[in-house]
Amino acid sequence: MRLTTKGRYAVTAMLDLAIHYDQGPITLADISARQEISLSYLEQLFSKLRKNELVNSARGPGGGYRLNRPADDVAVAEIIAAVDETVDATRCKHKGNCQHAERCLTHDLWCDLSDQIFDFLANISLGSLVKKQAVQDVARRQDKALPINGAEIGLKEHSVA
Amino acid sequence: MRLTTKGRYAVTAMLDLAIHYDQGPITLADISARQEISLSYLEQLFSKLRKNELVNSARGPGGGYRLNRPADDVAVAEIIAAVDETVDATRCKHKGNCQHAERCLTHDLWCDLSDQIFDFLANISLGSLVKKQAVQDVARRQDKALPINGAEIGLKEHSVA
DNA sequence: AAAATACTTGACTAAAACACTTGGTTTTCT
DNA sequence: AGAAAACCAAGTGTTTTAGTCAAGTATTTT
Repeated sequence: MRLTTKGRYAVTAMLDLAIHYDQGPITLADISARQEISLSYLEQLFSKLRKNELVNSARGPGGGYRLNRPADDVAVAEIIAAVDETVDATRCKHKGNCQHAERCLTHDLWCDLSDQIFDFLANISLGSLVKKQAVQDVARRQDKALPINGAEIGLKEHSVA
Repeated sequence: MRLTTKGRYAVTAMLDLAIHYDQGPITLADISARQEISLSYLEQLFSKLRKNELVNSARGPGGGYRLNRPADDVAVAEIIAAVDETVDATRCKHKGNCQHAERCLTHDLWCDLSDQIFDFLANISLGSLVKKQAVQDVARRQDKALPINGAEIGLKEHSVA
């Protein structure tokens, strides 16, 4: 089983997108600054997220990324799967050929555990996370620390009128 | 989060011990043959298992390892912890200092997941695994493939009378 | 006492995975 | 035109994994 910063970063970035959904396309530079994830690493992750149709993108100035679906319809398990992390605790990928052609002594145990973990993450949506008070608190703290883009976006919106 | 062959091997070896409990001390050579785990790697693992008082050992010919407690009282979670694997999915080890001194956006999510995994593994004992039909089937297959030591132990027990 | 067997310890290592970095290209807005 | 952003492909240093190897210590049998 493997659940490392790659999967965590992907979920964090997607949550950042969900939280700032009303601000239009969000640039990776913004996410990088708020969540402290290397920009080029984010690019790699978002390439996969886009291929899995979890986000859509707009190029050029004013561009960025947006959720492709309502936050309530995006499960954490999907995000982790999209960046190629598996939540599988078996060595045989559920195939049951862990010892020669047969299953090893603990095959079923790891299968059960994997299923348990997957179910947990499949039943948590980005939307449900956004609604949590603790998440809102952290988001507010992060926005306070980096109010650069709120101002810029405000300017841009006024310039239309 | 990290759950690799180290933890899996440790649990598998302990389960082997539980299954062959009635045969007296089990040598690592036997476990190595049955479970196909390198002998010196097993030595490393059992060193830790012994320090955590999950097994006890007997030296000299006829020696080996035994469970230190009834199989029903040994949780899988303990075994994994004993070989230094953590089931913790957070980057901050539950401390909440994932972003500077504060918690990151997804801190609570990983905490909840970690707790879920831990609970699952803490509530599964070696004893409950031994009782499973699938485990018994695999064990019988393994014993059939390597009947060497059953014979030796039989001889030794007769020589006492 | 000697030999056989079993456990202990610590150093070492090849390969893989991780977490990026570098250096671009392309598209779009102003 | 120029800047801002997404997009893409390789490369890279570090850490972890999953062991191996070598030498030694302890115990029991004969």
